[in-house]
Amino acid sequence: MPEKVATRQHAVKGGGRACDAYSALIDQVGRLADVVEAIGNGIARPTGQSLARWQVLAEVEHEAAPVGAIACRLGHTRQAVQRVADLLVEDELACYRPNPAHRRAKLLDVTPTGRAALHRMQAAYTQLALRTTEGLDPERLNLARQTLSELQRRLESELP
Amino acid sequence: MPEKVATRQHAVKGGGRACDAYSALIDQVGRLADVVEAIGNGIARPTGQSLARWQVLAEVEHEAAPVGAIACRLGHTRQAVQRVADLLVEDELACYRPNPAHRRAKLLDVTPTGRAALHRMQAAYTQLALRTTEGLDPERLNLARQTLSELQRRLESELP
DNA sequence: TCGGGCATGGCAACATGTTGTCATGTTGCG
DNA sequence: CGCAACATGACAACATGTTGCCATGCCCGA
Repeated sequence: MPEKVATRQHAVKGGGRACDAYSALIDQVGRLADVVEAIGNGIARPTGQSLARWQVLAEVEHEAAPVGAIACRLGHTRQAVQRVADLLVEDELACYRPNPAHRRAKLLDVTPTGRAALHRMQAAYTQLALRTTEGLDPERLNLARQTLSELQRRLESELP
Repeated sequence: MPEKVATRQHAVKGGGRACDAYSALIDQVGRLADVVEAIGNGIARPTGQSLARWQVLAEVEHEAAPVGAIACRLGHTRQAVQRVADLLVEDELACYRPNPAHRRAKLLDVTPTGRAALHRMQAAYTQLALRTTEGLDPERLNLARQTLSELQRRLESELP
């Protein structure tokens, strides 16, 4: 997000074009991510859910899993997922089952109610995806994805 | 973010490739945005700041502005920016100045201390941008940006 | 000039996520 | 087996952002 920050008035003197294009792209990524989040919440809201809950629920759609594993797959902390999972259980969209392998690490599982909610949201998502990609060149989308992937790789190597 | 959700097990039957490529791209956007945020916070931390504060501070680097205007430019709510601005003032990186045009809407302005912090962060950002874009084709970055921009346009038209 | 509409700021509740700490199960190795 | 690492869950504090509400300052038109 530093984009707006360092970009606008800091055209990199000696860096040349790639650097400017980079800042603009990072900027765009941030904006799109915001919109995507809003869209996701918009899809989940009619079902009384949110993007965060949807994501957690979806992770156990096909197989119950302990909270820690879900957190790992989603790239969040255990605690963040634990809180959301507890809320899902409270709303009876999911439930905890005993884990034969670990007494402490209960398995989060979807309930029929949860599955119904999930299907409603996934249907809405698919419809939106179809509308959104209408007339778009798949190759262009793939190229963009590869570009972003390369940036992610490079940036991750800069992280602690 | 619904990507992981609706994508993996929901290969859109009649939608064809664009739809799958779309889901994968949206997924990638989310992951990159997370990394960018982490990188931004990493750059700000040594200065005792954070990405949120940096962004607000940067918005008034060249001209003091009322909180509402900053919020608008950043695409956040007044309240969110107000809280951060108050923290910046508390830390003496910024200060409120009387607004000749509006007695209530004080102008947020950078202090010399704030300007120094800003410059340190911007320098780090620029260095990182140079490293990250090394050997990348600017045209490819621009193409990706345009693709994301198009998606943003389409998705925004689906918002309330 | 008065009054309504709008912008602004302050407050509170909430959602989401992180970091840190602690106690307690689990596991695996000597 | 027993103990030291490790995983897990529970709690608390904090950061960031949203929504809703209310009071007050500002502007413009009747």
